[in-house]
Amino acid sequence: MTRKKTIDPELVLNAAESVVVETGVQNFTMEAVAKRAGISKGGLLYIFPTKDQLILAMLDREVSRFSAEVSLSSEAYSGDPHPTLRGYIDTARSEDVSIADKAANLMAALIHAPTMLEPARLFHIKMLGQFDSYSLEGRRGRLAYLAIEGAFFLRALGLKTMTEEEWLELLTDALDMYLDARALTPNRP
Amino acid sequence: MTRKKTIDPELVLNAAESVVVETGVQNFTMEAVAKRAGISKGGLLYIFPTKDQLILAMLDREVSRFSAEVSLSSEAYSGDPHPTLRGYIDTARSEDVSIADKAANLMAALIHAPTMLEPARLFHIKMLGQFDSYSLEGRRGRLAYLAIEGAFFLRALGLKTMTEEEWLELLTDALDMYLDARALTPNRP
DNA sequence: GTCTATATCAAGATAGAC
DNA sequence: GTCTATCTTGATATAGAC
Repeated sequence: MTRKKTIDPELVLNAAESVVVETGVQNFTMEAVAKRAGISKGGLLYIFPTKDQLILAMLDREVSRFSAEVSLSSEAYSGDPHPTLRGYIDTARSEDVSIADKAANLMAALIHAPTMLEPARLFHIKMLGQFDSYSLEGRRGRLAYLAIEGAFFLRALGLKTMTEEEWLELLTDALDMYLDARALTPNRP
Repeated sequence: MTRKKTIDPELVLNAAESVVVETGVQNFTMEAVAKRAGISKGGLLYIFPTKDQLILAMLDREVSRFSAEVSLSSEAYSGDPHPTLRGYIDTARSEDVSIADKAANLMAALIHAPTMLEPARLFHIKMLGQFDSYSLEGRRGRLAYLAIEGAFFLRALGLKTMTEEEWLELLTDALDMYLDARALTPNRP
């Protein structure tokens, strides 16, 4: 095992995430990230030439990871009118703890250009695109999705402390509401 | 009508809000606020000694205003198990345009100390406190509230563009879902 | 009470050594 | 490719005049 000579961007992203999560957005500086990653500020700026690019990479990695999990979980629900919603709920159920991490990334990104939120924007557009307004199941599915997002944001922004039990109860409620509506929806032609 | 000699804090808050909403959080500086308010930087710092205190005042005013409207609207629903939810939905319906304003305040506050979100935190605790988990109406009421919050955040953060029609449709859906559940809930003893 | 002018500070970015 | 040292900028906050 030879001594490492090149900086691994993944490790830098991990360090950046730690800094945000553990010390807050205020202390999320390039210097702090470099220190945490055990590299110099110059070395960090060689990998990510600007702070914006670092934030974008953080956000992108997080969204990709979550998105992939949702896709994977959705496969089990090909019979459902909204497999992605089902996969999303299952993924949210298994994510629990890492919610704070993602939230921190999001907040860090918010401070800078809004265009940086593009990855997250695309995800939500895809999610909301699956619901139509012309069936009860579509409308209630959308409500279920938005309720989970609402709880996520309230929790992420520190506006509502929520125990693990409360979080799971909410996910169950959302799923139940959707399933109730689905049961009432007649089969399509 | 005499020439004004003292600075009106309300006008300063208006100016601060304009700056955030129109030019974005990045350009939300004390200097920009002072310029917009037509006063000097020194004068501004006499009224609000730190930027944090200015942000807190902005947020506080916004939450108070919204909260008061909710209370007022709620009075019409004393027969409902969740009058505050009903008032909240009505208020959200009439707010529409000013959503961006409040969101901007929120985001500006987020950048700084999380303790600053206290006014908003209290509001959400009060709202969520009215729902119990032991009745369908309580659980669905909570979902309705969270769905509206979710849509609000997605919209506020620029993660989902939403037309006025879509917004109203969502509010209608949330209300309908709650009312459906209420209709199914047997009268309490 | 409000203004002008200035001090202070920290962060992102750069240049050049190794 | 990575480091050290430095530059530039822009923002908050202060000091003292009016």
